[in-house]
Formats: sequence, structure tokens, C-alpha cells
Amino acid sequence: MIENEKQTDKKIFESATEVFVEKGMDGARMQDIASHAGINKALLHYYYRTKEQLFNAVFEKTVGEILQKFAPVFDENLSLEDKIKFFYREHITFLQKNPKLPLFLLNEVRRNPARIKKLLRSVNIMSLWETLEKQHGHELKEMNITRETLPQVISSVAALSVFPFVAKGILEAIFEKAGLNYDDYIEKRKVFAAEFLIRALKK
Amino acid sequence: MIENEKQTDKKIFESATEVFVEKGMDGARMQDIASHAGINKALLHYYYRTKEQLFNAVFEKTVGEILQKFAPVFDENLSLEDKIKFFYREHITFLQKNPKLPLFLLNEVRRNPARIKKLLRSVNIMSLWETLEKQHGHELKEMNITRETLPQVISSVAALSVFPFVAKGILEAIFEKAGLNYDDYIEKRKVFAAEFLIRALKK
DNA sequence: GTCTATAGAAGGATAGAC
DNA sequence: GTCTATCCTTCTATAGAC
Repeated sequence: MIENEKQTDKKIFESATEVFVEKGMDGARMQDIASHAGINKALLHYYYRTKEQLFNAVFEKTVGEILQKFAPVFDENLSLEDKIKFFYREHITFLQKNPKLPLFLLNEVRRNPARIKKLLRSVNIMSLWETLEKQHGHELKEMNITRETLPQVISSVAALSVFPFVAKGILEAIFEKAGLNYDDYIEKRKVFAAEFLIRALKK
Repeated sequence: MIENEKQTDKKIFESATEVFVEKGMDGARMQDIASHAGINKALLHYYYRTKEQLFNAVFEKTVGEILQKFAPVFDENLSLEDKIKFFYREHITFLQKNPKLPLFLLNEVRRNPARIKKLLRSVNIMSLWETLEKQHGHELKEMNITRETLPQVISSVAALSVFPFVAKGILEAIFEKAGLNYDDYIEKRKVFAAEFLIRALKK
């Protein structure tokens, strides 16, 4: 039954995603994935010959979805400042729903740097910069963003939204001691990060 | 020979640190650690009964050293602005020498959140804030840093220096496509992060 | 396509000689 | 303290029945 086949494949893939993201390649067990999908190990190997191949499928799909998430930033017809606000609102909301994704991705990229290089082949960094310059040339100058400082700026942008999720464990432990709530902190972060960044860029 | 015993223990501990930081608890192999130390597996178990215990020893020592690294920030007799510059210079230099530490720690805290809570017991968050207020009360007000915004500020401070190392794999891949050098980027980061933060805080 | 059973390898841990 | 040999469990992967 071809309908059934799709269902099983889908169930396997979703279970694998959940388990891999939770435990990482090293910590994940084929038995966990099988149980989670309500099937047995043999069937996993029937669909994806090895653990490695199943993992690769999950990894590539996940990265692909994330890269797509960033596309709207280049489309939206907004001022740079509004784009920044838009970005943090959307991005942090996405991470609230997928809090374990960042650490998972960063780990697995480190385990195998070749993987990410392969997936980035289709992305043209230079043309992204040119697009940005065309759309916001004047604002970029005002904010001291040049081809030279761009790496520092971009990584700072990402740092402000990604770090709170990557460091969730430590932050929660600290907040607990100070009587603060992690979820509140994240919710407030959507606005704080944008304002923080804008102040840092405005001169 | 007691001299020899210390030597072996030290060798084991150093090798374990290196392998655990590199591969994480799940990815590390006792055989790797033994080979790395030039001994055999049995001897590892003689000194530290289990892999778990060996790991715990490494983890606690490592976190302890990091916490100590932060202490000088509270001692130095400097303006807040100069403290920020001092912090990033020292902290990023430390991370240049231990680039894999952040991802290792964040992972293992996530794998077992109880671990970090235990280690934080000796740290009094509230008194740290009071110390800060005593030393820099006026400057804090000028920078809009209050008990409410402190978590946002502190996590941003950490984000700016830690993220570049946590995301090294991805950043390197992107930089490569843009013809940029990761090590240069890190070196420049020592100053950039400080200036970026100071601008964001000054209102 | 899906299952049970099992092979085969790897890894953590221990026994026992020196 | 240190080593060799080996046990035992866990895990990936395959064979073969249905």
C-alpha cells in the first residue's frame, strides 16, 4: 500500500528528527527512534539503510527549513530598523517552538564541518550583501555597516537571539537563583534584542 | 611510587579533559582516553571507577576554573566602561585558547541540568548584583541597567563573546565563501564587542 | 512492508597475574 | 599500580518468515 508507505516513512522521519535533535547523533539510539515511531528497528533500516543516512536526511531537511526562514527578511518592504524588529520577533518566536534546534545544529556542524559547506553551496553570500546594499544603502552608511564590519554585525545579530536558547540550561539555573522566569525572559527578548541592536548600530 | 601515582592520575585527567571536551560524554570512548594517556582501559577504571565519575571530575574542574576567570571583573578598580573592555579582551583571549569549551559546557549542562545547579550553589547572585551597584551605581543608571533589565544585559554580554566560538563551524563556512578569515574575525572581536555593547547601553 | 530473531561489533567494566 | 584477558551489555545491522 503506497499510502501506508508514505505514512510510515513520515512517522520514521518525524520520530528521527525528534530523537536526533534531543540527543544528537552520538546520543540517539535506533531503538528510541523505532519505539517513538511505533515500529521496530528492522523497519528503520529498510527505509534508511544506516543510522548515518537517516541522520543525514534529518539534518539536511532541518537546515533547509531554517535557511528558508531567513528569506522573508530580504523580501519585506520595510526600513532596516523595522526589518530588525520584524526579524527578532519572527526568529525568537520560531525558536520558542524549536528551542533545541540551535544547539543540535551547532553540534552537528562541529562534528562534521563538511556537511554545512555542502548545504551552503547554493547560497550566494556576495549577492546577499549586494541586495542589502541596494535596499538599504543609506541606512547602512548611517549605521557604520561596511563590507568590513559586516561579519561582526551579522554574528552579533545572530548571537543576540540564538545564545539565549543555546545557553538555556545555564540561564535557567541562574535565573532560578534570582527568582526569575526563563520564559518571561525570552518573551521580553523579542523587543529587547531589537532595541539593543539598533542602539548599538546608531551612532 | 606515590610520585608516579600523581603523574598517572594527572595524565589520565588531562587526557580525559581533552577527549571529553572534543567529543562530549556520548561521543567519548574510554579507549580513546586510555590511548591518549598512554595506558590501558583497566587503569582508567582503577583511578575513576566509571566513565561517569571520570566525566564528573573533568566537568566540575572545568566549570570551577571558568567561574574563577570571571572573578577579576569584580575586583578591578576600573570604570564600568573600562571593565567591559577589560572583560572582552581577557575573555575572548581565554576562549581563543579554549575554543571548544563553550559548546562542551552548554551541551553537558543540557544533558544534565542538575550538574550546573549544584555547582552554582556556592555563587550568590544577589550579592553580585549588590556589589555591582555599589561599585557602579551611577553608571548603571546612566545605562538603563536595572534589576529588571539585568538578565537581558548580562545574557547579551555573554552572547557577544561566546557565540562566535559556539558557532565557529557555521561562521567559518560562511566566511570562507566570502573570502574572510575566522581568526582575524575573532581577533577584531575583542574590541568590536566592547564598543558594540557600550553603544547599546549608552542612551 | 513489516515482523522476529540473531549475527556481529563495540564499548564499559572486572578478574587476576605480576 | 599496571597489564592482559575476558565478561557482559548495548547497539547497529542483517537474515528470513509472513
